[in-house]
Amino acid sequence: MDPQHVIRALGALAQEHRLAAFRLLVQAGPQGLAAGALAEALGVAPSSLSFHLAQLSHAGLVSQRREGRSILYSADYPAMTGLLAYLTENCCAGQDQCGPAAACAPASTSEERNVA
Amino acid sequence: MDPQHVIRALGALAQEHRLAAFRLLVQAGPQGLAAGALAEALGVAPSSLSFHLAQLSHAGLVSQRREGRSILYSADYPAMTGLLAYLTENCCAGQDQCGPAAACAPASTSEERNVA
DNA sequence: TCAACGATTCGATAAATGTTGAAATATGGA
DNA sequence: TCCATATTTCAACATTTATCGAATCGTTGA
Repeated sequence: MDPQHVIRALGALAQEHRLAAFRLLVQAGPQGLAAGALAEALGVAPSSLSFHLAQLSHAGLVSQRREGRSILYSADYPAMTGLLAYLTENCCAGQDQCGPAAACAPASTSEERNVA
Repeated sequence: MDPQHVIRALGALAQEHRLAAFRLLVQAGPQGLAAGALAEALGVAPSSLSFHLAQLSHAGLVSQRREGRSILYSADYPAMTGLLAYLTENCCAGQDQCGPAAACAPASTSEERNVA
């Protein structure tokens, strides 16, 4: 994982609404949530949230798919795991006593996902 | 760990020079590195680095102590561990299959440190 | 085809962030 | 005391980021 990518991911999470949105998506699982549902849950204008979701998407932390009129966003668990791994990579000066960051997999329907 | 604190920490790490500085400090261990040594290693103007170190310090990610003319900065491992814990807290919708983030302790002179 | 709905894109604007050089503060040694 | 070293603070500036409302783009169903 290259540093620029890590910085984008950290920057994407370092904002009140985006961190909250990401947490909701992580909890929502692979099915995800519609942009509108997120906007309402967070109390943010749709156009504002769209901007934030684009940031998260650009950082590779969320993915989107259309379903009817809605666009469903879902957390990208492998990306999250990769970010944690990078942060702990230097931990203990390379000696992996800390162990790698725990893999982050969705609780349900985990059978359809490969966390490489 | 409250969300505002988490955001400060993430924001502190979401910058090229600060992320690099923090990594160097994590690798340097509890003894830390002088501000000047960091500035030279990163190729950043001293006043610029001072600004960045203040951000990291305000986020609670590093601590400082004076030694002679130098000010030595060192990574705050418990803070790092707390940050990772927060990020994984929501993982798997609360079911801790992911396990908590691995504790991050310095490799050497670990006898003088309490990672609660 | 048309109207309603869900979401994004586009401008404009306000706020926060990063950089630099000069000046100020603190320490150590002659 | 005086000077050199190490670092921070300050002010100015350019850049990036966040917000909102209006306009636009897809999709659905009558």
